[in-house]
Amino acid sequence: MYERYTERNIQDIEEKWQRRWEESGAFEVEQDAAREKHFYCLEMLPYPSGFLHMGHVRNYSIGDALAWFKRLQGFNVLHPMGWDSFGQPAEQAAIKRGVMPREWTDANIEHMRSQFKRMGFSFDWRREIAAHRPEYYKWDQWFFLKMLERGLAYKKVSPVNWCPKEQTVLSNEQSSGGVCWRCGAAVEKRDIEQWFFRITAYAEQLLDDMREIERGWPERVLTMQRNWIGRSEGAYIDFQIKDADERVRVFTTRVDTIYGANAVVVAVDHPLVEKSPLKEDVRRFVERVRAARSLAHAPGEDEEKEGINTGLAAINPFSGEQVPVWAANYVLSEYGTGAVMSVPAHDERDFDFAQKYSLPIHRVIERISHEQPAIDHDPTSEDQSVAMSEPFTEYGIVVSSGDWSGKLSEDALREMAEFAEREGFGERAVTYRLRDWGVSRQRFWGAPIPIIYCDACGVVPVPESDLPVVLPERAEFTGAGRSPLATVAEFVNTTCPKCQGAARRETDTMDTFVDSSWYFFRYCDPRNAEAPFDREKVAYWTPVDQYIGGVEHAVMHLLYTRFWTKFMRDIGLVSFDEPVRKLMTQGMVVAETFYRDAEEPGQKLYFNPADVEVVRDDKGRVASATSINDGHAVEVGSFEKMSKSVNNGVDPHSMISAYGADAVRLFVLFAAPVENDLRWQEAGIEGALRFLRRVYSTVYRWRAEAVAAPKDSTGAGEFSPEARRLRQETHRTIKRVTEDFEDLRYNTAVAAMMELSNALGDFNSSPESASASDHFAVRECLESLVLMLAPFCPHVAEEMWEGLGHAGGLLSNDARWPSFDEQLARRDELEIAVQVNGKLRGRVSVSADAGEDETRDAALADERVRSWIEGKQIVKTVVVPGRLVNVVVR
RNA sequence: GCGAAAGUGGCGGAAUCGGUAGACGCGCACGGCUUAGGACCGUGUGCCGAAAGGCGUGGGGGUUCGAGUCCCCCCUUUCGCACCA
Repeated sequence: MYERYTERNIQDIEEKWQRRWEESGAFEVEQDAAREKHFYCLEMLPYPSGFLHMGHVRNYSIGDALAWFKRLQGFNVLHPMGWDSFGQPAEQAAIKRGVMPREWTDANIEHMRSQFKRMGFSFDWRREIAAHRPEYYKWDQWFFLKMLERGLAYKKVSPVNWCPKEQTVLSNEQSSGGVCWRCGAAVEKRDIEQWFFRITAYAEQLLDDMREIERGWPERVLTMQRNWIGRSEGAYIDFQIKDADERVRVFTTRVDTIYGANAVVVAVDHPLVEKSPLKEDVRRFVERVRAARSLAHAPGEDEEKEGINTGLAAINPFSGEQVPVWAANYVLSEYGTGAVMSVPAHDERDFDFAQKYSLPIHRVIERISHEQPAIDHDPTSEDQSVAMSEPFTEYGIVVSSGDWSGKLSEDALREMAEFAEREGFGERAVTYRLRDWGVSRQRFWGAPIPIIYCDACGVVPVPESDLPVVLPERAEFTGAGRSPLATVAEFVNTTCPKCQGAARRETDTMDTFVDSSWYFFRYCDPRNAEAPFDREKVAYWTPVDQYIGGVEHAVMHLLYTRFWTKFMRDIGLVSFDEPVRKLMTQGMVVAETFYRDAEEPGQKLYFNPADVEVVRDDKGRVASATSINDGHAVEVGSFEKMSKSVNNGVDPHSMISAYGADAVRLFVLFAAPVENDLRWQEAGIEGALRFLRRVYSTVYRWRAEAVAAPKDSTGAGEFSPEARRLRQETHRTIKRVTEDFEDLRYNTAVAAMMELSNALGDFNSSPESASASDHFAVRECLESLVLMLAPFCPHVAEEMWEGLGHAGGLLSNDARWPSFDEQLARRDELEIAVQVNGKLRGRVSVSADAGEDETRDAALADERVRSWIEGKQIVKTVVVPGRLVNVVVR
């Protein structure tokens, strides 16, 4: 054992144990039917950007701690790592610097893997996977074919963001604000044929199965998914078009308001628009709307509602009333039927629209009121279009609605829909806002879509035996045009698998979310060349017991993964509905930003925190900040996500060099609850290091006596009161820490260990003079502390464990998560708070098994308490055993 | 605008089946040890007050012997959604 935990030794200790783990294959696991206690601990796989940032450190420290905890508890723990290695940055590097995407990606992976190893994360590296390797994306392609077979993959025309200046397809992020991120040109929408996965076929299941994961997933993630799926129950209603053999179908969730409909409003793309007698005006209007739309606008700002009367009339099937048909920009063509009935009295949007075009407003729902009976307005008379200052959107009593008047909204909704169904002009319906998953990307660096186009045979899937369709090494990376693969003749030109004639390959690649939708199943059997994985292996490890990652993936990734699992279930690959039992979304690591106004107005120049000298006042607040480089004052700004810009990052590598991976890990887990954002302040890490140093030197000081101490407490002789107290603290701490671990409450777990370490520091005995029982108590405390520290700081824990005389290391059978003895953890003396009229007036000590009377007597005997109740009448006394006594006096 | 969550010392945060508010750490102050230290050790540290004591968990009300915790109203912040009929 190294004598001290100093800067130099830290590096040696960490290196030593990393080497040992690697040599012994310490974290390598296999499925083993005999080991029923198994645990799959998974963190979201990183994109190999090339450098580790503090967000990674946090994410993987959280997971690693859990993996260690479970291992120490005797679980067979699968803890793998891989790379989400397809995606745009590799292509950008190719365009900017001419380096090939594969080389760039492989180099980044190399570097990041070594950084992960330097952190000492306990991954089974033999299971490493990377999305860009053909052995992996072969199975993306295989799944694509399975989707196709099942009718779940299909092709349709769909718009993409298009920069007219650069002649290139842009992602949503690249076209935010409606302008091209590079050249600033206005982004257009272009229609091209693209592949989709029919996730909507699983909408209902994705919603219903949330019941299975309710307990293990954060409420807000479930809410976000629920909103994203956007189920709504309502009815389709057909309005007959006057003087035409045509009907227009609308979707509504409020059939009960149909007597208040003043118009049918259709989206500008609705087929009915073509039928308008006012062709020219309508055409001009539609064009204007389309032009306005092609300029994407900033999120949050609504387009003003605009519409035009098409001159068509529709007949309300309930009232027989004739209403005009309008076309308007506020009706979405992609949702429902692309047509709605407009009920301004009871819908915000229709109300705005009616106000703008002075359309009549008929109130047909009244608030349920006990004082005033609902008035039955005559829908045909003038006076019932009472002035409303705002729409009434709640449920209430139906009025002015013929036979339906007097019903409650809730009943009318159901009965009116049933009526429409019987009469043949409508039906009950459920709609979703969830859209099918567009998987085509006009990009090079992704898995090729395994499809061949043949002039004779049409769309032909690549036969399974021909997989993988291998991505070529290079293509033309001009950044312009559509799919770079289209420029690679050897790739494009092929023969048709059906007729052997000349044919062309699909040149789009798959969305990278495809890769990440099933990767954790592949970890279970990463080298399988015959199938995506062996079913038995997957059945042993999955579902994932704990998944850890950023909340930014709460919707897309996690929804796709759930969808994929249900699909795999349906083709017989797995036998469960949900892939992830428990989900934890960790907060971001954010840093204070330092900046100065740049030359261009509105622009800011950011500084790396390492280049800024900060002066703080005596309360620790920032008083001033100065650039080290030029001595000029710098502004201090808000906190930004660390991975966001290069200049606000704290380099984990320099942290590790200065403090060691253990201290960095400990601090990052201690500084805040895992789900909170973490403000990075370097000062805090000193505390973590100090704590480790203290524990280390205590272990070093006592190691000989600890090793020599009796093996069990019965042979240790009589325990002094001090030693009993220490044992009590030890067992109490084990209890607290174990419970905290189950809920990933690492911050309080660390705090508890610090308290135990402080208690040990107060133990007034020295190795030389202490008795065998003292030695036993100290060893029990130290061994427990070391074991509990292992998940956070495995290197130094191993070193101390060895120092305490254990040769096999923390992963041998000799090391087990400590258990606690309730009896020993119990305090025998309790401090009771004494209140007089609810105010704290004193504290008394009573024995833990003191009853109510004894506790009350002790409280009333307290001198200070007596001075407060003297001369007053005791009205009553409340005794909460073990906690407090409240004396109520008058 | 709608929905959700949250507001506790100078800071990160403890404590929620209602029961000693501020654990643990950072920072800060004083002292010790040191040639020196941004090392280490000790003590203190919610605010006001010399003390006794008073006040204190965003603000206001309420329930209760007792409220950070429960109820009502308001304010603020963060996140999500944003014409989904």
